[in-house]
Amino acid sequence: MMKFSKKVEYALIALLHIAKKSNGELTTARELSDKFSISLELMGKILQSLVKSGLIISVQGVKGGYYLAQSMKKIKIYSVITAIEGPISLTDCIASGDPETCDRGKNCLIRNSMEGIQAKLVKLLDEISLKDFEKTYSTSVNK
Amino acid sequence: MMKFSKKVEYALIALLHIAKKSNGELTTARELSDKFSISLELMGKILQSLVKSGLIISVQGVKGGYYLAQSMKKIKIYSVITAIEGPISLTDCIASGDPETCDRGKNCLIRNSMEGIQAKLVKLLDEISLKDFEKTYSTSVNK
DNA sequence: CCAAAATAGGACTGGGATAGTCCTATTTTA
DNA sequence: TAAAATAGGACTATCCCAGTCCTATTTTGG
Ligand code: SF4
Ligand code: SF4
Repeated sequence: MMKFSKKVEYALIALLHIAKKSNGELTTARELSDKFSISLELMGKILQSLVKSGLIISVQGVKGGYYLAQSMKKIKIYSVITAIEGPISLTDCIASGDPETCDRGKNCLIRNSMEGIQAKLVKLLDEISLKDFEKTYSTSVNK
Repeated sequence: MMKFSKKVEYALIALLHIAKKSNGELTTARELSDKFSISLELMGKILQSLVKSGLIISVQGVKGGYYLAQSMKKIKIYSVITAIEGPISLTDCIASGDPETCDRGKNCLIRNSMEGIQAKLVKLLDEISLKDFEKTYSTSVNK
């Protein structure tokens, strides 16, 4: 449990790279694919998900590419995760919304607590932005 | 990403049930298996993991069973997770300890940040005890 | 107009992890 | 000594992740 999927990692890396560009400059999927050794197809899929969720904007055609749709401060990890994987849910019953789908049903001793934990987790992830990633990175580079 | 495994859920349910017993009273794997519709073998495996990690103590033989090795306050979710699944690691590089095992290697823009997030996550999980689970449960029952 | 470069996206696959099963051994009690 | 319990190795089915393959569409520039 509790692992970031590769797709989410790649999405974050891509977003940070895109964010480094100067105003108006586009980033292509191929550029990201080459620079970070991620297959072009996979990178493409990830970028498409980010477009659908409104985190980046795509420009089609030969001179096309992607650029950030929001400021780095506004893009939170939580948004990136949901963009790639849909809403997170710590348990099956939270995912389905129906406790009866589980064998434990009403006997479950942990369901309510799990919802509370999930809320805390979401809060944690919704307080960390791309900007924070950038800060951490440069801090580590400077030491 | 970010889902509790079934085993961890079952472990938490088992621990809470065990904790309800009065002093000295044992809980058997079969009892847990029956009450919560979890196969006996699986329940057994989970309990054995909890024993190995020192969260519960087992008594063998016909009158055997399990009881808590620590107070509810002292048993944190984080310990339960590591008991069942080993140390958590948000990324492969944290798991292996060696960034070079990953294709991104030193180019990775997020590794340092990921370590920071993992630390926050662990802190979150290490601040929630069985006692907190109990509170949440009774609160929800009383509404 | 058309070739090339880019995004968009459906369909499929291999491998690894999860959840669970099966079976046997050992300990302890009555 | 049978029965009830924990201990644990070996195996399996299923699902999901990561990645691949292939095709379509959009746009630019010669
Ligand atoms: S009801 Fe309990 S055991 Fe079932 S999915 Fe929800 S939290 Fe897990
Ligand atoms: S180096 Fe970066 S991409 Fe590779 S596993 Fe670590 S965080 Fe993920």
